[in-house]
Amino acid sequence: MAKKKEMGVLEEKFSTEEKIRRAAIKVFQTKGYAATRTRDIAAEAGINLALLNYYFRSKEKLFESVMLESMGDFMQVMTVVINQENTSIEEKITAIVGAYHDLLSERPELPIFILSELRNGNHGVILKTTGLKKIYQQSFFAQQYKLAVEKGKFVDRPMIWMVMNLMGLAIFPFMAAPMLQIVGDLDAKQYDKLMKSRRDCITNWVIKTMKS
Amino acid sequence: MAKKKEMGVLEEKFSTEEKIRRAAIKVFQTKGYAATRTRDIAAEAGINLALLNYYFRSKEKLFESVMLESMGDFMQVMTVVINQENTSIEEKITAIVGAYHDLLSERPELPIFILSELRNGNHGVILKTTGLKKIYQQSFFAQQYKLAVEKGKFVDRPMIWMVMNLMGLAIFPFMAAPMLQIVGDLDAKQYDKLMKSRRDCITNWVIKTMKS
DNA sequence: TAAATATTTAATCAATTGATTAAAATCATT
DNA sequence: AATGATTTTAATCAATTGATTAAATATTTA
Repeated sequence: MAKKKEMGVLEEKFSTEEKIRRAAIKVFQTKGYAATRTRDIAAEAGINLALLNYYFRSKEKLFESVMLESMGDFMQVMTVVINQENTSIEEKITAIVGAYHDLLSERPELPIFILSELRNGNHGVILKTTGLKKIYQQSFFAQQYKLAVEKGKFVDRPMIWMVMNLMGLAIFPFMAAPMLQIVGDLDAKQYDKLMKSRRDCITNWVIKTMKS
Repeated sequence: MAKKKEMGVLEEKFSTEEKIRRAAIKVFQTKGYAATRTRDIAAEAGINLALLNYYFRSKEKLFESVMLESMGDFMQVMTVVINQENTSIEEKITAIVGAYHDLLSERPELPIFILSELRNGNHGVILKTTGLKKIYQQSFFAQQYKLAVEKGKFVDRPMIWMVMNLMGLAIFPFMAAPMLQIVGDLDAKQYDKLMKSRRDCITNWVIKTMKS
């Protein structure tokens, strides 16, 4: 009788708090903060509305929690890679492109969710608390990049140029998928296939952009 | 005595309807549909709330109007260029990159506004009514591209690849500016300068991506 | 088992928000 | 100026929404 309760097979696999959190991620990311009703989250989680305020104090608090986690998921793709000491720049880029491909295939709404909530600075405090700047500029990757520039391998430009190109080429097609699918006259499956082909090109492309 | 009224010097330069429209563009684009209060728009326009519903029937109707115009502004950058018959592919890309640079320097929120409102398909009907597909695939640019591929100038890939790379390189840095500024440790002015430098590189980069 | 603690529910509140209404003000026409 | 149409305003409504409360149920502890 020590344990709480024999969990049901499916719907009770997660604790109430975890159910709310998962539902919140889903609803916040697809509808955005302002369009999300706490009742939608409660319904999605299959719990009473009051429970949401029992576990998290408010909609805003719950959102902050979800947002921080989402930002973490998004940034981790980079942070995991950029401090490896035994891989080349090319290998790092390939790893980052692959990781974004995997992440955004599962959660294509992630970048727009983050950027659209960030835009007016309502929740923007979050960004400054994550110490992004240090993570990038003090990384092993930053040293590698500097060295490559010194050796004349790359044009002498701030590293952020490469980050822009890498992200633009790897992430933007996921963000603009609803539009690009129509323009390119592709269904979801064809678009997937296209993105998979691109994946293998992006590393070379990024390298090329740094050479000219 | 034929004319309506001698307009005031500044604040009455525009008709009431125009004032509401301009205020709506501003508020909708910075806060998004759901976070926008019709009262905010009325206040921004300096008019009574009821007037908003007098000129436009509802918030949704006003939004549709703003959204259609915004989509138009965003697409026009391309549509203006892609049917020119006496410019090269390189010149067209340069023109598009320049036009996006000008547009997004003035209105950096535009892409995220469009994509974030499009994401859940609530207002998505709009997209399908614009005949995007035809505009692109029946353009002179499409013929030029096809020819370049036949001549072996570009790798044989659907034109949408180029559109993705062009937009990713030219537009994404504007969308992610709040994040990239922190990562790159740049203030707004430095970021502007950086973007201006990039502008002159993007055409070459895009061409390169199509050659390998 | 009994008491104490933690979790869950139904009902309700107060504030916000999109929209309407009826009256007032302005403008155009004669 | 008198009349009619258009534009503007203040007041208000009904629905939604985030949050709370007090009671009920379940779980842990003594």
